[in-house]
Amino acid sequence: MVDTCIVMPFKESGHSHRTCLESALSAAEATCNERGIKLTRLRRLVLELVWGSHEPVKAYDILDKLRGEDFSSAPPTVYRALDFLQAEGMVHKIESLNAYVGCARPEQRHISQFLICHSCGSVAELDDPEIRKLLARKAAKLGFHIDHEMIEIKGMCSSCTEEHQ
Amino acid sequence: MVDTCIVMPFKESGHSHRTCLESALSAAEATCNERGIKLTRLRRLVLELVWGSHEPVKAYDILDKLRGEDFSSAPPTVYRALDFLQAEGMVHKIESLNAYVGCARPEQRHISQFLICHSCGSVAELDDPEIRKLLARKAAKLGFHIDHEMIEIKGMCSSCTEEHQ
DNA sequence: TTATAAATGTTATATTATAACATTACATTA
DNA sequence: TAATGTAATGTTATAATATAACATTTATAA
Repeated sequence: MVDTCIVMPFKESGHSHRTCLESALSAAEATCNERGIKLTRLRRLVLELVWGSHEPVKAYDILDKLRGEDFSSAPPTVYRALDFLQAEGMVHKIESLNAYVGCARPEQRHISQFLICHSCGSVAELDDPEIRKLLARKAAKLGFHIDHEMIEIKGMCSSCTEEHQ
Repeated sequence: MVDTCIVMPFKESGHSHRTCLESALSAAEATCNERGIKLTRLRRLVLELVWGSHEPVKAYDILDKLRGEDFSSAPPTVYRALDFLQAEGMVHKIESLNAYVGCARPEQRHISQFLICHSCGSVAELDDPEIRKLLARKAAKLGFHIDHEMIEIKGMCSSCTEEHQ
């Protein structure tokens, strides 16, 4: 059995989101230090807001939450921070939702497969080598050279399935 | 070797787009007849405009092209037609581009995997059972029940790869 | 300390999409 | 065929998402 790598599982019942958030922030700090780039106060704040939940967060919702803080709440403020965070692997964009989720493992570049529960809205992230290899093989057969993969799978997570019988 | 189903290949060199378009339109007609729904003049026109090329087409570009015709060129006109065509499997939306491509096989519901060449902009569509099964297996292992899959793979197609050495 | 680059602010606008209600076309059947 | 209901389209307004372009501030390096 090949290792299915679960980068971020669906939120479990005993989940301490405070711990989860703190560990994401320290992973981001560490990664920035290692790369010689800066997690400025704005970027850190945006990252915290993205990590507010395990559900994808919209750019303009982040913007609204910036209003309380002493930052400009004009769109470029948040889009620039999101661009930085995306480029450094600290958040991922869910294209089918125009929304953003935090990534627990920015230090290690990876390919993501997202599972999105349209009942509770939460998202799990996989980095499954079997999926990656199969897609690479299929693409290669057509002479196609892959740069970037977007895999977003919508459905119902196990706990929502149980609730709805 | 399992059958990789290529719903739409990358445009080949001898490609007759006229034939390609005509066959797409008759497939759409046939499918509508079978389903007892109507391919109105507007819907047919939008479908033709989407099939103008093998590159994804933007809603507002379609709208511009409607200006010459005797239809309203307000956004709802094109979005409604696109919604209908999507619901009936005659076009697919490429989420990562906010753009639409025609589907050659509307009569048969399927799951798509898109390969998108960011050099020439053209798109190929697969419906690969191995990919489908692998994702289903991976999801099932997490107790996740799949409703819809979005798979969009960006890279360089074989002919562009050759051109760029 | 000054020059430079990086980050953020600001203003304006582009792009993508939908809501809500009005009108027209089409199909059914009394 | 007139009346009725439904589907399709028109119309107006606006929401939601994102970027361009230039100004200012902050951090860094020389």
